[in-house]
Amino acid sequence: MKRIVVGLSGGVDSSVAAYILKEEGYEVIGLFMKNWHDDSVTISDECPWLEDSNDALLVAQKLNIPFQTVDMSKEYKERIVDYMFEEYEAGRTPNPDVLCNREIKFDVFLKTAISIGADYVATGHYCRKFTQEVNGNKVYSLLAGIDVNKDQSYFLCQLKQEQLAKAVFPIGNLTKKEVREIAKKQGFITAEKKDSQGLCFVGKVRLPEFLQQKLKPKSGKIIEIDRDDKVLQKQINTVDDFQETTSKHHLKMLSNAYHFNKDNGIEVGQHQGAHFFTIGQRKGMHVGGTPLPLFVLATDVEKNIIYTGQGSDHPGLYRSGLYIKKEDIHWVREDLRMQTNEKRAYLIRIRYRQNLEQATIFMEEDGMYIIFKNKQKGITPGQFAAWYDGDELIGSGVIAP
RNA sequence: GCUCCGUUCGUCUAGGGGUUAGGACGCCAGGUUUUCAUCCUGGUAACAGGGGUUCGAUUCCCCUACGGAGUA
Repeated sequence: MKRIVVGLSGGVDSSVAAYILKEEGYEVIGLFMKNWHDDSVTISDECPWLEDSNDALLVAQKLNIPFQTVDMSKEYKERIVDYMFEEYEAGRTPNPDVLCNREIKFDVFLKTAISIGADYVATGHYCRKFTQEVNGNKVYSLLAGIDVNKDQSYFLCQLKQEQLAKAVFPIGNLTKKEVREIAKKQGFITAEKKDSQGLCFVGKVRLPEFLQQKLKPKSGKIIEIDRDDKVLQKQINTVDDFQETTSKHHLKMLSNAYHFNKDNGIEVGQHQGAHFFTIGQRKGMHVGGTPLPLFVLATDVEKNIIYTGQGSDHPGLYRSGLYIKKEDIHWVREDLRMQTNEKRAYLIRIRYRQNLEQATIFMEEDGMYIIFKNKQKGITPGQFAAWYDGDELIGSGVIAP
């Protein structure tokens, strides 16, 4: 009998995942990860992990499976929280939950599971795994969950083959509705529990306050950029003749971020630290009186300036492409890795729950250039771009500044 | 320092003797969302101050305080 460790989070999804594995005849062990202690930074008043671990315990009892709590807060702090601080400090916008899967759930946690004799680890992610043989080698595919609305494959976009090999996603073939129905039928305490939000393991936080543990506030200028600013004009002109040529120069022009300086616009207010803001953000600037809302177009943490534009359709919010440095490219499907000078069409998403967009990836010596069929809104350095072939996640990478 | 115009939610403004003083942006609160954001719904909040006229003034008139053009 195969032994499988399930990460019980105290939510419905992992509860049902454990139940399904039990039904399928695995020897199931439930492990609850406690990775965060400090509720002073979270918004909810309750003590979330205590209730969660209790719910997880109750579910384990109901299923009659062994249950244990493991504390990985040290690793979580070192690999996730510190990464967050570093990224924000550098002016990028990290995705800690993507890292959490790569570094915690499918690394520290996976190793712990293996050390207690597990053959696999299972989680309550809405995604599927598919195994096939290519040239005599096993190749694992990461597929989107059946429930397109809940698909969480994006969060696993940094997994390696070895990690995927040990992973099981029991609820990937179910919809959220079905999962809740199963939980209800089984009488799990988690059946009606609200979906968790915010940082995995930490919960909802007010980012600026959270970051101020480490990053000091300092006031700087908020600059408003006009819709027809010359910096934006440049790219528009480039796009027009893109059809004729795909030279390296054009790829760069299309995928570079806009670089404003303070003379491009006028000062409309003050902020308390450019690194607390992200591209596309609307709230938190305290600048009123404009006919249309102000959105962040770019931040400059060196000069501590944030550039904004009026209206959700401001051209500064849109770009045709993005660039990923060579060392930041990750292939889930290593066997599909692109060669230099190769170009390939994929579907790409640049944030969780965003539409998959048609794009062409141009592989160059220094990295990859992703050029979208339609301009994309809010392309943000530090976030992960993930490319899909149909519903299979093929690879991902960190968007470069 | 004589003459004319202006002062409305935090901001930009609509209105004009009886209005729940309207909107936008901001802010706040919910909702959606295992990142950050976005998005949706709702809420908060104002007639510069003092006198008149009037049944009634935020509106009309007269002063006081802060903002724009002319004569010695």
